[in-house]
Formats: sequence, C-alpha cells, structure tokens
Amino acid sequence: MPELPEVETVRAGLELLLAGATIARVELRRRTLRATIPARLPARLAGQPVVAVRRRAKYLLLDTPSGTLLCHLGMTGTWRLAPAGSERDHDHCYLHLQDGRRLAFRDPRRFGLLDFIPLGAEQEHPRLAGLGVEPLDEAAFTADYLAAACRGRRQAIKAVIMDQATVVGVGNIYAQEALFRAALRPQRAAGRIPRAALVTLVTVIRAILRAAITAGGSTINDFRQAGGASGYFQHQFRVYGRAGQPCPTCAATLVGGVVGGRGTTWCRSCQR
DNA sequence: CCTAAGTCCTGAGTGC
DNA sequence: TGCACTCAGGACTTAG
Repeated sequence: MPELPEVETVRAGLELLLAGATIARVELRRRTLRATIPARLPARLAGQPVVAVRRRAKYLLLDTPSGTLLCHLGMTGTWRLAPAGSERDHDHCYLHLQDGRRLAFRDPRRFGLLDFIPLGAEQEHPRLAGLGVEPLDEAAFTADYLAAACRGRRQAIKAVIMDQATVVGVGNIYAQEALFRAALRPQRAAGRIPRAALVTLVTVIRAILRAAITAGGSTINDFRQAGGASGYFQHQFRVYGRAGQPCPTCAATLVGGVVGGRGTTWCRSCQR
C-alpha cells in the first residue's frame, strides 16, 4: 500500500490509537516476513508504553523506553484495530494493549518488515542508515540537491526520484503523477534535464505528497488508514492506471510501458 | 495468463 | 586486466 502519504496517514492513525497506551504483549503468528523478526522483539516490547509514533521514509517507528518497533508495510502491509473475532489470514503480529484493545499487522505478500531497534541504535540500523532526504524537508530536498543527484546520470529520472537513497517516500504512483505534472517523460535521462525542469519537479513532488497526505493517502484495493477509513487521493490520479485513456490535459491517448522496472503511464505529447 | 502501493541482490556494462 | 561504480532485471509473495 504504502508510499509516503499512505505511511504518514497510517502513522497519524496509530498515534491516535496508541496515545497513552501500553503494550501488554506481542503475539507473533509468523516469524518471517521479508526478513526474520528478531526472537527478542516480543520480550523487549512487553510492558512498554508507546511514547511516540514516528515516520522515516516509508518506515514506521513506534518508540518505547526500551527501544523502537520498526515497521515497513511493503506492498500490502496494514495495521488495524482487531477486536476478538476479527482475525484474518495473514495477520502476522498482534499487539495486545493493556487496556484490552488489540492491533493487528497484516501483510499477505510478506514484503513488509518488523524489527526491534535498541535505544540509541537507530542511526546505525542497516535499513535506515542509507536513506536519502525527506521530500517534505524544504531545507534538504532542494533543486540543488536533486541536480547534484542527477548530474552525469543516464538513468531514467523516474528511477532517480524513486531511489530511496536519494529522496525517500516517492514510489511508483507518486513518481508517475509528479512527472506528469512536471511535464517530464519518465524515461528521460536524469543528467540531461535542464535545471529549470528540476526546480519544477522538486516543487511538484512536494505539492503532490502534501495533497495526498491531506486526502488521507490513496486507497487502491483494500488500503485502509489505521482507524479504518479510506484515503481518497486516488480520485486525483491523472496518469497512474490510465493507459489507453485520454490525457486530462491534451486528450491524446496515454501510453503505458515499463520504466525503472515498473509499470508506467505517461502522455507522449505533454511530457518531454 | 496478467498485474500490483517495495525493496534487495546479482551480474553485465562502463569508464578510468 | 582490474577496480569502482552504475544500472537493468529478477526474486520474493499472494490476490484479483
């Protein structure tokens, strides 16, 4: 489910659900997702109050005095309030809270991740250490920064903005939407894009992510906020999933292909 | 059969 | 030939 807006939406939902809550017990129903969940995780979190719910890139971080529960949603990960009787296939982890509520982490494709980070070890965590800048950090994600990342590169611009070592949080949907709004062809070589276009691209990436967060993310298939509501940014998609349909700007037929290893839609006449 | 909100690894290619 | 780096493609997995 998750690009930055969806993860941020889940973060905000979990923050509301977990405010003032204490984890009584962690129940693992499967040991291995994308990676093996550390055996010590349940014991380290049992009895711990959740003091903050943060996001870094597409990762969720649940802070407790003993350390942090790190979670990546992969493609299909969800958190939900799961009262008795609402169990589902692919519920891999239950957080039993002291007040009797239960949160479920469900992830059918198991591309997600759960890990425990001891207090003070976050900077060195291998999944977090190599991450690029946050796109909503205006001081960090600048046209200068993106231009430096693009310089000399023949790689498609779409692959560059989806590279989590450069800028985090942009995935296959928002990359396509941002490139449409910036009038850039997804397969355009990053190093041959004029600076003015990169200025625009930085601006539209930030704007689209902000708008999507405001809309509660995008709901495709069964993405839900942690509180159970749907996002509605999917109604503002201009190209994603619309190959063969008319361009919303010029009415030319949108074309589909593979760019950066992922299905991609763009307008041949609006995007150069 | 096809496709899918994401990483992560391998191996081929490039340039010095 | 070697080395460092870049980049494309495959693998992982289940559901619709």
